[in-house]
Amino acid sequence: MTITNGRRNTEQKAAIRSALQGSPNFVSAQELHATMKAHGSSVGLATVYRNLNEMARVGDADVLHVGTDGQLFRFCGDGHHHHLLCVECGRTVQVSAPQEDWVERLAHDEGFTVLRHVVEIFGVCPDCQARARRSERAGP
Amino acid sequence: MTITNGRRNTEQKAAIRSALQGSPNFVSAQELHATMKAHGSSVGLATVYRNLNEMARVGDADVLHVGTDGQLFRFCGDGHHHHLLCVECGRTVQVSAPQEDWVERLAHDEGFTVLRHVVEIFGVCPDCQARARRSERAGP
DNA sequence: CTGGATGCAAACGCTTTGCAAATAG
DNA sequence: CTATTTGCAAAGCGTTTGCATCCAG
Repeated sequence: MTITNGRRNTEQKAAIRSALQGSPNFVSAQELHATMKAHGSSVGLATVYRNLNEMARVGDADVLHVGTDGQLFRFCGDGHHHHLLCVECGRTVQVSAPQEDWVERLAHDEGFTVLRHVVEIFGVCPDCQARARRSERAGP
Repeated sequence: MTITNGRRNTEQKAAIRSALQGSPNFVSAQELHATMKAHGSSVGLATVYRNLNEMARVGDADVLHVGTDGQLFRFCGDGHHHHLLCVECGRTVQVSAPQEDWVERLAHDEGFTVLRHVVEIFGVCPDCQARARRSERAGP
């Protein structure tokens, strides 16, 4: 495996990092690539993947796997939080993570050293609930 | 999309369900298919996928996305719990989920209706920690 | 009987990789 | 100058799907 180990600073590396930072929500590698392209950058898709993977590896990015759309990346700021994800429209809402000592405690009981944890909460957002009720009234 | 809607009871459907129930940990569709094959069953891989997806859809199976290995399925019993996953050896440990009112509370604050939630805790298990220390002493 | 379910293989979409050219340090 | 990184295109891999056949109800 040829690993992108991030020792050299290239402009595409900076562009990718910057583009990811500019994305408030999770984005797929392809979306990010498309966005960058639309903004004039000519980075290759493979390079986007390589750098995103490297960022995820060193902890500069969070990765979320959901559905069959492949993995979604998000720049990993210092603030730790989780996401609500609407299964209808795909909208995500960031929520602050309350006391999560139980994660450490639970893992410690098993002798595990926690590297990271992901909480995915799947549900239906207010808008989609309303839409569901509306079409329900109209007729299934 | 042709949906397997589970209206008819076939023996492969039963076999798949049974095989999944027999797996204590999360298994990939391919692993399950291989296992079944090894035990004499001749179910097709596509059928395994179709049924696993259907079970996930109706809530009879949990799905976990991790790494690039595709999705992992587990029979969804009544007891709700989460998993510790060792990033070194892939071993998973079930842990009971303590008070998770915060999930509901958090979602409710945003108007979300919670369908399900997944907690993935990634870490290093005791064995791998020991192994790491050993090879560290031997020389990096 | 009849429509849902299966098996096979081909199609798909996301991701990775081999290799030559470009380039940071 | 040399090792890393990039771009391109092709390969890889898990998953889905079209279609003819099969079978549960």
